[in-house]
Amino acid sequence: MNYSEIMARDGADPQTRILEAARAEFAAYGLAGARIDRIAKNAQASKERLYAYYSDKQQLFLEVLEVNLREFASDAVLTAHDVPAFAGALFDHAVLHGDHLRMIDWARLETDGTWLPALEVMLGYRDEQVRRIRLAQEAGRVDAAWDPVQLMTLIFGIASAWMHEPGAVVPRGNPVAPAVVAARRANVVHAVERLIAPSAIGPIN
Amino acid sequence: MNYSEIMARDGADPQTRILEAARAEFAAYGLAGARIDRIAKNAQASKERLYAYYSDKQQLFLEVLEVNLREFASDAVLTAHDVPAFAGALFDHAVLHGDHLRMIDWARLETDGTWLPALEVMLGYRDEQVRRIRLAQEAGRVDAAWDPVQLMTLIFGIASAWMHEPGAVVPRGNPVAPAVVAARRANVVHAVERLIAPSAIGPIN
DNA sequence: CATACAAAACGAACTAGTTCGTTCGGTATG
DNA sequence: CATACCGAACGAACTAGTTCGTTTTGTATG
Repeated sequence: MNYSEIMARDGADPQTRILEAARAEFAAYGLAGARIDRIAKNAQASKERLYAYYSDKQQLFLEVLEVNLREFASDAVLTAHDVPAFAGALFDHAVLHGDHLRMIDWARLETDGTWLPALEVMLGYRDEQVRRIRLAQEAGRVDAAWDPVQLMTLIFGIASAWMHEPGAVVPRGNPVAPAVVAARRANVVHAVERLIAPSAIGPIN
Repeated sequence: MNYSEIMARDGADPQTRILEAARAEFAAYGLAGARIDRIAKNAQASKERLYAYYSDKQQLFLEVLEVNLREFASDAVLTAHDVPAFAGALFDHAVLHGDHLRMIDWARLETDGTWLPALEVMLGYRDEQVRRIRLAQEAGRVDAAWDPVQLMTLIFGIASAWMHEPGAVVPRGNPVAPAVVAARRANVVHAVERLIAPSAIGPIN
């Protein structure tokens, strides 16, 4: 029982219920695999209402994507120059809201770049984090040899490594043991600590 | 003009042409988005032949996936204890054969774990690389504090960070400049160098 | 070389099922 | 009454998979 299902069940606007049901549906099946009838049914709403609020399937998908990205951007932020902690927060968010990562993957795979309004959210978020990495470099907590954009992307890749791993299938079937998750998190944080350690080896380029 | 298109065009078995057309189709559109008619057309073959060789859409998808994974497994291998070079090879393969990465992502998102034969290929590959990482640790070239499986996954995440980055859309539209790719590669290799440096900070757990 | 034959392949039509998006009658609520 | 909503049905387009008659290709035989 996740947040979306709770929101979709009890007494909220039909529009909200539809959006929440669409979140679960699109995250699970993607744009091509999602079924409008299933969204309406799970939202306990009629298709007539769905199309009264959203023009078509793709627009609803983009709406869901943007909501997800906004939540993501407001959740995992770099604070107080603590870059390893930021990586840990990214990891936690990915574990807790795996749907957000899935939606990003769906969008990357299924769209031909026509999700600009949602992408803007993500780019703005990234630029802000990059800015803070730069501050951390000036404060001497991150090796100045790194290009901040490159480092940011690497941190993203590290934090989401376990979600993009080929064997990461059947997420609903068998949940990962908490102890295993904790070990992965520790390794992620530690990896970033090693990455940013000032003058560990030398300049990059 | 990639390898698949070349194979699919000139005089090869219809079965081979179909498989190669299916590779391009599934990598581009996934299982749900792929169109059987389009595969047959691009293979210059008939649907009757397609269903003579492959039982149904999903089986063809899994066939394509397995072929991709085998190529991947035979291409990017860890040799001579040189783990950073291995990361570079992974990155190169991801750049050159982006379709392989896309297929893995499609399979992870679109299947409910029923792609075991193909997954076995990947798990066997991973175990072999993990074994070699362990050897590199015994040789003192990789910090022994790392759990090899954890490290392997982190290296994967780092090497494919730029492909899984949210902004990595429209791959066919605007190709990335070679200089940019080279810079990313250098950063990937350097990141792994920092990761594995013996006793850089201390034990992990 | 010419004929006969079988397997492989093609092409086009067809079936059966799915799915998006629309429409419409009915109900409640303000 | 008007608005919001539901449930059910509808239509049109699409799609996986099948069928079937025809054509090509390879091979064996006389």
